[in-house]
Amino acid sequence: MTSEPNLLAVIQRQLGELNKSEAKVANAILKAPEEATRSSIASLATAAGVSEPSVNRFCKRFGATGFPDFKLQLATSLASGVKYVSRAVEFSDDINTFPSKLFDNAINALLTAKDGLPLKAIAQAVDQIAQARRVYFFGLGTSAAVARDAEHKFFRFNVPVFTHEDPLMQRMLAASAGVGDLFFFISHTGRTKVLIEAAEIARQTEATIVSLTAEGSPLADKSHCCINVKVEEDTEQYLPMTSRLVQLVILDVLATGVT
Amino acid sequence: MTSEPNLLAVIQRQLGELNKSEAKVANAILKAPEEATRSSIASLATAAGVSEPSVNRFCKRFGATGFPDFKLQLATSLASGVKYVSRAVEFSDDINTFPSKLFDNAINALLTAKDGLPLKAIAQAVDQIAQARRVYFFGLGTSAAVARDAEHKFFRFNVPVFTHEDPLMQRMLAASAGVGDLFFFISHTGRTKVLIEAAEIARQTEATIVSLTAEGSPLADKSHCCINVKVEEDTEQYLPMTSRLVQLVILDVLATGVT
DNA sequence: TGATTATGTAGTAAATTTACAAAATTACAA
DNA sequence: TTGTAATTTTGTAAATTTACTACATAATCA
Repeated sequence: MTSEPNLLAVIQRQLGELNKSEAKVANAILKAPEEATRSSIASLATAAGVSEPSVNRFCKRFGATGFPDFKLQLATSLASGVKYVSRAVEFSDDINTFPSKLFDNAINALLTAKDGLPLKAIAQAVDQIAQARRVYFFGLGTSAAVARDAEHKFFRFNVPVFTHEDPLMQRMLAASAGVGDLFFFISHTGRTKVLIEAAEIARQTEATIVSLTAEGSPLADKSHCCINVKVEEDTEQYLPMTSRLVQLVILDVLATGVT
Repeated sequence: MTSEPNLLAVIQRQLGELNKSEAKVANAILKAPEEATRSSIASLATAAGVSEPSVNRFCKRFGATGFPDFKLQLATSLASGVKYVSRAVEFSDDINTFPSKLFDNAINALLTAKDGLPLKAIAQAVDQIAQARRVYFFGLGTSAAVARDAEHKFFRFNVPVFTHEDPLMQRMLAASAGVGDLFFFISHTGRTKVLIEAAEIARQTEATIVSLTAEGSPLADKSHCCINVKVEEDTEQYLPMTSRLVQLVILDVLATGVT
């Protein structure tokens, strides 16, 4: 019972994989979730433009035993007070509305990340860090700040850690690495050229390479162990806001795991 | 949001004023609230040892339109009550349990922070940053990473920003500050000595001082504008984990506000 | 004992679910 | 392509479960 992901977030995520009538139901619910918890299966069916059994099947598809059970789950999801649908901050937003929107987005990102946590990769990374003689955290831009944070954290737990934001320094250290060295690359996209190059260089040594980045990215391919972060960043311009938070919490998880 | 008190508490309180069968229903619900939300009126009636209409009347007595509506209210009040309980990581936790606990704690911290957001301080800080000629982000330890992150973010939005982790450098810059300079201090406790000293020095100039720290702390006293972060600090050792996240999101809010 | 309130019974209405059939879609072969 | 079989999707209608109402009986109190 502990790990129940937010229902609306789950529906949102699965929207593409639904068939027509199920999608209609999904949209009707996402459009007015509070109302959905109060309405009967008949009225929701009408609102969505489908038949009652379609609504029922929709509910079962999402793990509920039936419509009442689904409503219950939906109600509890809504109770946390987070608006899971309204994500984008608009120009019409003022000081009273956009801060909580940003918080909601952040909370959402953590909820979804928690849902799809790559536990085995995390366990593996914990092992490798615990065994490492030295750990280097490398990141660039926003990820550099994350790396810096990781350094502080692990240092506290008596792990011999080093961070460098300078690509040149990163390459030099990568080149002269040996057994017992662990390189931990942090990147949202996994496509930052200089970071990939550093990983390539390190790969030619005996060092271990762990990365915290996007699945299937070039950087992930170069790693012995990759912790995938699934974060949907909607707006291109505000890109690293939420993924950063997820990365930080995952590093907290790793640090806790090492102790 | 209508501030509705916890339904279970209301029932508990009114226990004495209920007549026999209603009291039976009340006890049955208080005994197993979760189960009550999932059961039908018939099964709850049996569990309480009363008839179905008695249960129905009970529901109406507590403001619900009927049994389903009552269940809904019960479910929501249960959900909101449980959400805010943060969970400490114990030694018995293994890889399957503690990661989601840490995520839950992070989410909880953001939820609580979102509720008590100091909007007017944020608005003020946004104004001051927008008007500033130069912005310096100062922090130490974990907060240094936060400062670094802020630098990246604001730099992107064409705000002239600078960060320094070195206390000496911080003091020097503080001493030579003038009109249009804004010092943004980041500290979880607000009691880091060197940071307070830097703030004191800056205070003697024409510069503006903004801080993101704990309410009523020495650092807050030195600031023109202080953004308070309310984070419940359960575990001493893991302290900066959650507050850091809140700080980051607040800085996102500020950056968004400035644009 | 009469009035009032509380509780339950039984019937009714409503809502939900199931079973099944029609429609639509997809896959595959000519 | 085009037609046909298999599969999936969707709706209709009936069955079942659930919740509610009206009324009758029991309990309580003056």
